[in-house]
Amino acid sequence: MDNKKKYEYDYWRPAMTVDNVVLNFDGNQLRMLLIRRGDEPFKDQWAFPGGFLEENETLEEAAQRELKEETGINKAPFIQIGTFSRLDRDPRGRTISTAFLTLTKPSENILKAQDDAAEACWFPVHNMPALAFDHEDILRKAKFILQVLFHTTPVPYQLMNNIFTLPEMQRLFSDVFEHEFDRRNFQKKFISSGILSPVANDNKERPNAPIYYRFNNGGFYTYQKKKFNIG
Amino acid sequence: MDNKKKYEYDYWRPAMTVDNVVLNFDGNQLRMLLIRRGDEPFKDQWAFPGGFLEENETLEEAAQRELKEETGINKAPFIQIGTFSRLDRDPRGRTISTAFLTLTKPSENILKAQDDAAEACWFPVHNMPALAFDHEDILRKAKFILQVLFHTTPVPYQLMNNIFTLPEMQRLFSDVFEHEFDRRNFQKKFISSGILSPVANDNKERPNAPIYYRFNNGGFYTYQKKKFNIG
DNA sequence: ACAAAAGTGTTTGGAATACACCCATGC
DNA sequence: GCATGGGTGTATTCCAAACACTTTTGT
Repeated sequence: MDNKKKYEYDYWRPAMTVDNVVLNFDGNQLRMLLIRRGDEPFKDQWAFPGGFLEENETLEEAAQRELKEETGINKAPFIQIGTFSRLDRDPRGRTISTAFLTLTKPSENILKAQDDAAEACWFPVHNMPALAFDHEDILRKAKFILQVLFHTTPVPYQLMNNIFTLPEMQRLFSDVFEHEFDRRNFQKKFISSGILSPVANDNKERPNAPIYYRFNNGGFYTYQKKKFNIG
Repeated sequence: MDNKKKYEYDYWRPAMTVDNVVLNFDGNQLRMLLIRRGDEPFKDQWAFPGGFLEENETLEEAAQRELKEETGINKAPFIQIGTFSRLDRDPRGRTISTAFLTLTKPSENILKAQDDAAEACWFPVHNMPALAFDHEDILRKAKFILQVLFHTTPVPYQLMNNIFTLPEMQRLFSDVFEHEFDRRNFQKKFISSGILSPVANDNKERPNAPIYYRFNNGGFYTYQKKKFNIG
């Protein structure tokens, strides 16, 4: 971190950065975390939080560190989205960035008070502002991967609290697949699948109160095994 | 490429490399291309072909260039597998590698005569030798992504000739999913899906001769649209 | 009163699964 | 003649899709 120190190599090397696509579902809308850039390039534009890789860390560790530094959220990234290397993606020079997807639960949406100039904000996935760098590319790929993950992994349950209602879950799926599902079929499908277990209704029974469910890990894997056979 | 020239940066940078997982299906087995390393580290061990990123190219372009240089195969990579950054993955120092998946057709399996010391060879995916570096990690992730691609994209048809038989296609699926499918159900599924069109039997009709099909792009997309609804 | 949100059940069609036999070829 | 590989059909089961009404709460 010494500004005077120079690093010298026999061959050209690119600068390596990481970016975080952080998801949060507030029970109503799926949202992504953006920060408003305080410096050039792209000053005042919105971007995914990220920064430069350091010498003693993997890309995954760098992503987690940068996220914590910039937003106070301390959560390991879930999966790689991809690595972006367009020659002109950063006007400062040749940088290559690996983007990660991080999933947070509603209870984890607390943003630390902005200590650096950067302003952080959640944006609904279907109402995103213009993004800096090639972050539109990252966004596109993130959305696609999210759909694949929703098909094949228990990712949805890492975006909701441990206890959730089916209408809530359906709103999450609608946001991810950009499609409105039939409420009755949606509920039937997931209840019959064995993926969800109803939670004993705490106390007062209001007739039409939403029923809470929790994710059933064992049920999920037997369900996936059945489903993941032929292509 | 001047050995004397030094590159100097204000901050530390990693060396960036690319690796290619090249697939070929010979009608019977799915195979991957490996080269035997001629130099340390991991001298004489098998590895995926790859090399260092250069200044004026994207990762995708570097992957294609390296593949051509090392094997004579000139084919653009199809998709990224991931970026691998373990601190100890290369004993020479800190390198980060992005791996790509490349699909070739049976007719494209000609390896150029080895002009560098490297020896290149196709290995059946289920009979791979020990690999150099962290290439076992790359292999694992490549196999997983291939399964996802087989579920959602026309990748299988980029691994077969334009005209193919259903038993051939079934062997390909068996290799990818490591599962034996029922021949009758497999055929029924794909014939009824509209993805495949039978090819007019050229001339002589032998009673039990295999029937040739070709991939039907339009049929594929209407099929996917139906299938890709709920999770 | 009315709109909004959540609960519930039935029917129908299509796809996945399971399963057996015939024909031709090569050894 | 036997093993191998390829073609074909039927019955069942399960899941997906379509579809309407009631209750409660809040305005």
